[in-house]
Parts: sequence; structure tokens; C-alpha cells
Amino acid sequence: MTMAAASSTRDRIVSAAAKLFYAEGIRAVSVDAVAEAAGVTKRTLYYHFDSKDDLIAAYLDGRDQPNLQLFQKWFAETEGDVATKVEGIFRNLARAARHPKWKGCGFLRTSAELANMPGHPAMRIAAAHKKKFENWLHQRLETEGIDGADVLARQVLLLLDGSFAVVLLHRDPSYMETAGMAAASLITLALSSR
Amino acid sequence: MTMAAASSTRDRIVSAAAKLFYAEGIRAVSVDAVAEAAGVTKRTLYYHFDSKDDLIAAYLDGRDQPNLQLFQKWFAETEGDVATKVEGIFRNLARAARHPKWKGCGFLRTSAELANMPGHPAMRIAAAHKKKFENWLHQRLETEGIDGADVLARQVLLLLDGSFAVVLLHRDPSYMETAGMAAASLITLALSSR
DNA sequence: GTCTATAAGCCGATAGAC
DNA sequence: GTCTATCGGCTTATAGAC
Repeated sequence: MTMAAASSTRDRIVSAAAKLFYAEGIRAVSVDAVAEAAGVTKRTLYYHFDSKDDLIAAYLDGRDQPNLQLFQKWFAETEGDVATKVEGIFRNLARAARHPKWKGCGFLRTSAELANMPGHPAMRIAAAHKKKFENWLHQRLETEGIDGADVLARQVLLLLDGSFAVVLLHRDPSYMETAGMAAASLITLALSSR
Repeated sequence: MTMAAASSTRDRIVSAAAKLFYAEGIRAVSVDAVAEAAGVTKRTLYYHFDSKDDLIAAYLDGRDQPNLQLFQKWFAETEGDVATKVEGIFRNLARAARHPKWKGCGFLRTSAELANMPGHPAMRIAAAHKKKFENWLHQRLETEGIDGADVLARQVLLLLDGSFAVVLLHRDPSYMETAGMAAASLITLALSSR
């Protein structure tokens, strides 16, 4: 069926774009390179996407749910109180960052590249992604009866995104464990004053 | 004198590059654009710099000391204990981030763009810059007799760089004040257990 | 929906004159 | 040290056939 084939082609293009954009950066990767990696011609790519900007947005949109679910899985499978479970996210992230292909957070790196285009569709997708994580964490902390769970969720997010940036710069994943300790300290402090 | 003229021309090129690279991103700005903004021809630019990569490194190198001194000034002119003085850095940064031309941290944005070139000269300059800030803060905290001042300095750095990334994404400088509160909490906690 | 072919222009970098 | 002029290649995007 033509529709099914179209959908599958589109997926292959997004998948190839995701691999290249994440590995090399958005502006460093040409539309030609994405088309070739996907095994289609440029004309086919432009049939499925209006522009390169449209393709960038599709790349980030495809990473939204998988990334969120990974964080939630790491939280869920860590045993202990909520501070320990949050610290588990940082520990797992440090492990992931030791993989040679790790290149930081695709959402943050894209937003850094598109800093001069605040209204870019990809910027809105990235902002919404980070907000979803913050809201999810807010709920987890509020369930524990923590006062100021909203502020605390933001502080953990700041430590998380800070560790993405710093580890990308120094190539030293131990900063992520240090960030996790800080997050656990702040949460424990809040728990102790319930 | 020819030497003096050469030096001044070089400075004008670096200054024009800094303005454009920071405002629009490294890969979004062409060598032609930098030359035109500096009021020289491309041939003159290539007389002073071996390559665009060389120019990028000169841009970041020129921002190293001014940025560090700004942070130190904000720390020095804030009244109070060391936790309050560190929080003063975040408060001043939040004020700076409200300027319409603010586009995050040039060092972090450059490292995000060059993530696929770990050995790039600009990456080493950026990493050294952040390390200098961390070391300076480490000394300030150690002077206060804090145990684990090295870990604490890293956690403040993580909050600082996290706030650069998050504020750039959401365009909401209040995250910087939230990060400053977290930094102050962590420092106060360490002070109380001396 | 996918192809071949190409437009129109910008990219980093260089040649050679003065 | 700065200029004019230009190279070869790559860029996003499109025309038109099937």
C-alpha cells in the first residue's frame, strides 16, 4: 500500500536525520547527507518535509517520548527514598555519558545552535520537552508531601541540564554523579523539614 | 607604524567575530560576514588568521578574562556571607539575561556546536575557562573552612551552567534566581557542618 | 512517491598585484 | 598588510519525468 510505504520512508528519513544531527550537529549536517544516509534522493526527502527546519523539528519530536520514558524508567528502577531515586537518574546518565557516541543532550545542543531563532519550531519542541520533565518531577516530589516541590523540581532540572553541558565540555561524566549528590542533598533537606 | 596598525586590524576582526559568533552562532556566521563587519577584505582576515577555526579560538580567548572578572566583581560587590555572595552572581546574571541581546554562554554554545570536534582549539579554551571559574570558586569556599569545598564548587558550577542552558531554552531568567537559591542552600548546609 | 538533473548562490580558502 | 578577483565545491531547494 502506498500510504504504508510513505510512512516507512518518512520514518527512515527521520531516523537517519536523528543519527546525523545528534552526532555532528544540525548546521554541520546537510540535507544531502541525510538523504543519502536514509537511502533516498533529496527530492523524496523534500516530498516528506517542507524544509530542513521541518526535518529538525521532526528529529526532536521523535526523541521527546523515548527520552522522557528513559528518565522515568531510571527513577522507577532505583530502590530507596525519592532523593535516592532521583540520584539514580544521574547515576544512569553518567553511565550513558561514558559511551563513546554520547554527545550531550540533543535538545540543549539544538537550542544552542538555534539561539538566534527563538520562534523556531524545534525550539518550542525542546522547551516543551524540558517542561514535561520538570512537571513530571514536580509531581513525584509533591506526592512525597514536600513544600515548594515546584522550586525543587526546577533546581533538579538545573543540575541535570548543567551536567549535560559541563560533561560535554570536559568529557568527564563524574560531574553527573556530583550533580546527583547535590540533587539528593536538596531533596533530603526538603524532606527533613516536612 | 605598520606593526601597530596590524595589531589594531586584528583586534577589529576579533571584535567583529565576537559580536557575530555570539549573536548568531559559529556555523551560522561566514568568514565573509566577519570580514565585512570588521571593514576588511577576506584576504586581510586570512593574513591575520590561518583559518575560521583559528578565528573561533581567538573569539573565545578574548572573552576568557572579561567574563571571569565580571563574575568575580559580582561576588565581591555583594554584601553578606559567602553563600549570599555566590547568590549575588546568579542575581546579576539574571539581570544580564533580561537584556534582549543576551544569548546564553558563548563558551557553552560554542562547545555544543563543536561537540563533534573534541580536540578543537576552541574546545580546549572553553574547558580551561570553566575550570578557572571552578578553581576560583573552590578557593573562595576553602577560605571559609568548608569541608569538601572542591565538590561544592563543582555543584555551584553545575547550577550556573544549567541556568545558562535552561534560560536560553525557556527565555525565563527567573530560573537563574532559582539556581542561585539552590547554590546558597548547598553552601549554607556546608557552612553549618563546619 | 520516487527518480534524474539542475538552479542560484554561498562556503572556506587562495593567487598575485601593490 | 591590504587589496581585487576568483577557485572548486557544497548549500538548500526546485523542475519535470515516470
